[in-house]
Amino acid sequence: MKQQTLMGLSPISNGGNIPGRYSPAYRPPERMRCMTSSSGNFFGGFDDGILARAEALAAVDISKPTSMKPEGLYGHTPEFTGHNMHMSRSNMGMHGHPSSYGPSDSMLDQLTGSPTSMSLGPVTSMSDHHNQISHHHQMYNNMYNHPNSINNHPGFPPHPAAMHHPVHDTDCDPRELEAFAERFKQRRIKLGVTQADVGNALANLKIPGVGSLSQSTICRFESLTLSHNNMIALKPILQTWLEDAEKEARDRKMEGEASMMGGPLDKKRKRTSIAAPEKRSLEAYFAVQPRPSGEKIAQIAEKLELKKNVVRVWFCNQRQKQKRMKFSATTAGMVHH
DNA sequence: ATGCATGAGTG
DNA sequence: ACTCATGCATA
Repeated sequence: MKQQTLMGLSPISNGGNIPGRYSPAYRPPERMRCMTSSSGNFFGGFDDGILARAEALAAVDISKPTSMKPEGLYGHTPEFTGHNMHMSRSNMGMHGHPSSYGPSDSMLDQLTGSPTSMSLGPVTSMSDHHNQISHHHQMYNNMYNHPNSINNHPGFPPHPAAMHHPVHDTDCDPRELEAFAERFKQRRIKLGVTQADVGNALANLKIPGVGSLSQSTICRFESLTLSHNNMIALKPILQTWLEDAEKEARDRKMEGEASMMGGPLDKKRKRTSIAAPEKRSLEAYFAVQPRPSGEKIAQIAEKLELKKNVVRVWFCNQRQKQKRMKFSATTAGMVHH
């Protein structure tokens, strides 16, 4: 039942298989209140009164005509109605910051009211990533079983490249990854191939379970802005491609490919743009509580005049962001050998 | 290069 | 509802 993310399954089907998503009824991309509203002079430095100020700003914003609300982006944004409610701290659970925030949902109000209450004390938030390397044994043991990881294909005929043994030392060595990423980029450029080209070419490798990837992903791989896990999973595949490409380059010249993932090219989706003031508020909230409850998210969304979904996703992305390789303690420097 | 988003899988 | 891998759109 596990999915093989890297497989042609997701990337491709994504492009042309989901008709409903960007429905025809999507709101005409009226310039949302992006940076436009950040015109004036807001707080220059916010150390103490962040929240209050952010709130103040947000408050000012919401007083604007509702027609500027960024809602209705896609006409029928799929509602993320829950399925059930237990928290899943198990997976990355060892981050174990049992959000010792009172069961009460009044946090938002408290924050709004008294900036002093936002001591980062109980929140382990930003220090989460320190576990990446030091604890990655337990952590990744877990993660390597993750369905999204291309490392564990249940019933997949392992290709030498894709298979690449589980998770052992060398593969996990951040510096090895970093070195490879750098090497990869250089040689890729040497071959005169773009990131997008690489992504498409991957499908031609015919590696079971491996389809094409987007320019974004290749870019992120090169810049190490992927999770440690993701990096490790992608490495053997990209390595295979690189070797193939160089071999071929030796013989003849490059062969061009064609079809891109951009199939029908129907309704495009409009990217939501969260205005600076709102973003500041979100960051302020994130600082004190990176994992707000659904209710809190709703409150925040309301105050910032953003859709709840937008806020929810923002927090999700923010959390993911802190786990990326590049600036995580993993690669940062805690590697000492 | 990166911000916001989707969807699968999970608990 | 979350995490994780990944992508479209865009700066």
